[in-house]
Amino acid sequence: MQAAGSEDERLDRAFLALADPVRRRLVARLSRSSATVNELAEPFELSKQGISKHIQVLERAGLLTRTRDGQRRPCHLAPAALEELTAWIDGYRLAAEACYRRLDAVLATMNAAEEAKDE
Amino acid sequence: MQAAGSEDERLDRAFLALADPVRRRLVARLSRSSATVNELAEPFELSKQGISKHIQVLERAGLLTRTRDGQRRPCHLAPAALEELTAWIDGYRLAAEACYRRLDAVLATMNAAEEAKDE
DNA sequence: CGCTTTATCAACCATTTGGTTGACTCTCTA
DNA sequence: TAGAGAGTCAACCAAATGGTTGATAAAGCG
Repeated sequence: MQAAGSEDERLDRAFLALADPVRRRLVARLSRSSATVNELAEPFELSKQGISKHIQVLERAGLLTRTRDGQRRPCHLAPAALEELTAWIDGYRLAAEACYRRLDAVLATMNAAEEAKDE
Repeated sequence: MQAAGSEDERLDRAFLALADPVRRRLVARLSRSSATVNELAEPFELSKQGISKHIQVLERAGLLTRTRDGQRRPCHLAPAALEELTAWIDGYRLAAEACYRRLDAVLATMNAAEEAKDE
């Protein structure tokens, strides 16, 4: 299952969700195991409502899913959504690195030509 | 060279910088080659000042660097900063996937025990 | 049925973001 | 030196974030 909206909107929400140290700590915690809101809120000095809001941000971004277990609503990290982000970043990172390698090759060629001329 | 501040602050700025479709388009454009502010602004309907602000956000996040070339101030993508982001995400994504695999193994064991009991 | 636990909703407030316009700096060039 | 081009700074505004508190729902327990 995937968060709603266009790719742009999904990436907006996902990157925005990660642009906060509290939410990143929540992701880190959930990468070890699923957890409830109260369990997630415990290490923080924020109110439970505040944590609940952060969790909703992560959920709207598709970075976590929630199930029902009696009174509890455990949160589970969604690795596929994280993978979509790394795929986006890596596409452009690799393109840029390739671009710089081409530039280096051109500069090397020019230097070689320059030295040849000096001889 | 790396953006200033703690790791948290750097990740805040970097993820926030990517949480905007305009800035992601700038990153995509710069992954093909370096470019000036005017070149970057051309495909957008925003004012040049608006684009300049977006570029400053990316620069403060360490995602691009700028050089001086006469009147121009070309922008260059910084692949190392992008790599830091994918490394952060992948660390937790892989942990979560490993966690789910362990859970699957436990559930499989329980199912096997259950079926053995039913016989 | 009442009480506790878990969690969300609603209203509110301070701060930040994203956009504009206008004035300004800096650099090259005629 | 005067002017044009590239880009930034400053002030302003509308909208969204991040946090709070108080009231509310929904599920389990005595």
